[in-house]
Amino acid sequence: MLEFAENQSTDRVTLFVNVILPLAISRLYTYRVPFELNNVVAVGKRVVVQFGKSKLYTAVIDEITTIAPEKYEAKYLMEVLDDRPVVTSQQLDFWKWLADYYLCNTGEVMAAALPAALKLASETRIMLNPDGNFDRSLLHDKEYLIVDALDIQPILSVSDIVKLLGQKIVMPVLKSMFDKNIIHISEEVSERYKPRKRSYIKLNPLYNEADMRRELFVELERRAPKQADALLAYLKLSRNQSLVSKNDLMEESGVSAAVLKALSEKEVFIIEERNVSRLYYDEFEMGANFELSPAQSNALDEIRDHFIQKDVVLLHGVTSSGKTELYIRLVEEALHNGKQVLYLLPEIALTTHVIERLRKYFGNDIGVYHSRFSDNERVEVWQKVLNHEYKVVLGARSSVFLPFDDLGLVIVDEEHETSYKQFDPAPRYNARDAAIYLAGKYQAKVILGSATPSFESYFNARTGKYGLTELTERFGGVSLPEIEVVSIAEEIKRKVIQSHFTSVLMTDIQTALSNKEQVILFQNRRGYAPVLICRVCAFTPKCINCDVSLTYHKSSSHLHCHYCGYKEDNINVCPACGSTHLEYKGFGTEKIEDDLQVLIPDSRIARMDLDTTRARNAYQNLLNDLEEKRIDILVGTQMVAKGLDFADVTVIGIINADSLLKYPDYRANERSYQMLAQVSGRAGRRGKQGKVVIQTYNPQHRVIDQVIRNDYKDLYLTEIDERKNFKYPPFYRIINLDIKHKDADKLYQQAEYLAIELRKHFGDRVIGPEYPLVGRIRNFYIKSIMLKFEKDGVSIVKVKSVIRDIIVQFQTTPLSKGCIVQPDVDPY
DNA sequence: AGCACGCCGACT
DNA sequence: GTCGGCGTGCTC
Repeated sequence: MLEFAENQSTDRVTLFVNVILPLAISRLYTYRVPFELNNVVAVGKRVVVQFGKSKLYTAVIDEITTIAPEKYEAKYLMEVLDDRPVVTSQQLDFWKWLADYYLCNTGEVMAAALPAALKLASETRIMLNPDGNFDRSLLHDKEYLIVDALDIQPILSVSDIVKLLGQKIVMPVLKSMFDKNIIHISEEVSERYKPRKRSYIKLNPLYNEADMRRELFVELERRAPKQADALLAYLKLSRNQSLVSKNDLMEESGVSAAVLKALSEKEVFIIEERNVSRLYYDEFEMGANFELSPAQSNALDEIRDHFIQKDVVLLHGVTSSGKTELYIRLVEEALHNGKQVLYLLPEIALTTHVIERLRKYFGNDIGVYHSRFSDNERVEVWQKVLNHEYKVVLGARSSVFLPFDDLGLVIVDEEHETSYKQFDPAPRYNARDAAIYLAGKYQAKVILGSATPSFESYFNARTGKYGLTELTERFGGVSLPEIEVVSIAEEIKRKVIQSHFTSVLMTDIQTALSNKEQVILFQNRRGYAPVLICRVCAFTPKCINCDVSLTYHKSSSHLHCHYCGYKEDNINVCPACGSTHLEYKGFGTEKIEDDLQVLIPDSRIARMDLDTTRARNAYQNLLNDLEEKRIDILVGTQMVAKGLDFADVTVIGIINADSLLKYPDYRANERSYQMLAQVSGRAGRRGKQGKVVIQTYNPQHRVIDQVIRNDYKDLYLTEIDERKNFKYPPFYRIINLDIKHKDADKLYQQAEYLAIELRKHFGDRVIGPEYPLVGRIRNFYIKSIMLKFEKDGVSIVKVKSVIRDIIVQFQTTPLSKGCIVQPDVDPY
């Protein structure tokens, strides 16, 4: 190895690497490569570097140069962590594109892209100095506290000290203690990824010969009967499996580990440790066959045709039209051509149900990647994609970051789902759009599938940028559910409504129950009542943080803020006037559940909302109960609109559709349509005819009308038409500046100032800051300024650099104090 | 992201 | 006076 290195011409050259650090910093940093690592460094490998005073970080090599930096002395990199790159150069390009497109730093993309176990950062550890001779009686209070704590727990972190002292700034104290030789301060990095090890037993090949084996057995039986048992058990197990694990053998034979150890010492057994995957699934059947319906076959042909000309096809298929079967066929084709496939699903849709279904066809070729996986599991998926062990990855939005190198097909199912967009930490990316870009890099084809496509995708399809394929009938000849709209006002007038349930809905529920079928009721609000009001003085309890009324939750007997999570005890007496006449206004899922139980006492009713699914496994338990028919009626919020697919749910009741018809933003109609269509789509899946009852005060509403007619095109066209004269843009790119501040007045000034600056460059493209209205999340008020860019030759690169400049310039003004500006990009 | 440095109000 | 909060700037 050493000789090899000496032969390399690079041996005596001084190399430098430019690395990406997983931090919100715009620049790359240059480190010097120690000579002995000259042949080890490579683009895409991870290195450990010291950055700043003491911290160690994992960085990724972006570039190797021989040019020494002029203005400073580069530090040496400390360690190269990988034998071969874990990040491909294609990925590095992708990271840079993403950072540019979504106005953030490459480091932030890296932080989002790498599984946590691949990006270790050092932790500062504080220990007592064993050689330190100090007089404890001379210590300050704080120093004494720290020394005391270290006596009990020898290693503490900085955050431990922060908690211990109850103050935010602890470094000066620690530093002075370090100077006085009382404590040690060190930086520790530990590899967080640990392969899972398992011990396997092998028989010494000597005993493969029958005579030898017989001799051994006789010998053992006489002197060590337990060992003979173990040998017998081994022989039995090895007949069916090539590798016998220690655990299996112990279980089969009933002997202890000590017996196996003795056999290993006698060199009868050879025990070896192997890394095993946490991801192995052995129950699957490959290539189960299914027939496509004529409609599906036509659609498949159409998609193939589109792919000749176009890279992206929007598959618009009504619920239960059998989109998944088409995906499976397309995946098979891609695999046949030796390509990799990325199959994106929204997080909530990644249920074991879906995963099992696909694993049935693709067996262990398929990898699954989502946030419920542990760190170690994610690293294993990452490595298996790198090694081409996985040809198909089924995953949530973050799987666009996996190290593909020969992608042939990308499927984005439920393309309209807003959960593809990451909101809070940068990069604020949309996985659907990122995936389309990624596919472009590999000349891969993209399928966007949805029953209710987003307007931007539908726009792209109708204007010819994407191919458009439609599936208008349900699979298996089942017709779409019958939708009945019931006027609540009318029922009130006729006095036939009971509580929140119209006579129509009640009849349908009763029919379903008598047929042993199930019902889902949709109410888009959790809790019991959203407003509590004093009838004497009109006092309403409000959140101390958010200034919104608190929702009464009967089950917990608390008043909750649905914005920030603040809660307080329920009140029986008005704190303002002392009156006991308190009225509950409005209603939520809890009240629907309660009232219905009174009306239909012998039905089994369950509730599915944030409150009932918070506990671990609660969501899955509810699904199981529904599947196994321990629930007759499920009352739920938006949560029931997605992913529920049960054959016996034949009736869907929308308690009050009006709450879905008035979203406060400019995509209101699109969202209303999506919610109504999705909820309705739960009725009569898997073969049974379903019925949907929509209760509303607005039976003539345009969106309801189009849900009934299942006519997306109409809604879309009227929407487009209206937006021509609308101050908010239709489907061009929007850059959004979210401006946050704790003080609403200051926020207003800041937003105004920024808008004026932006208008100097972009004129009337700048919208706001009047839209949206000031929102408030976790103590911060938020305002947005939008910039719309139509396809009129504006260089978005230039636009972004101007925006960056304006933000930087703004931050030098005194006005910017306490203000957080977050740029975001939306793809319309 | 940390961490240091420097400024400023509130306390022993 | 100085301690601790907070804003600002730098890290190869």
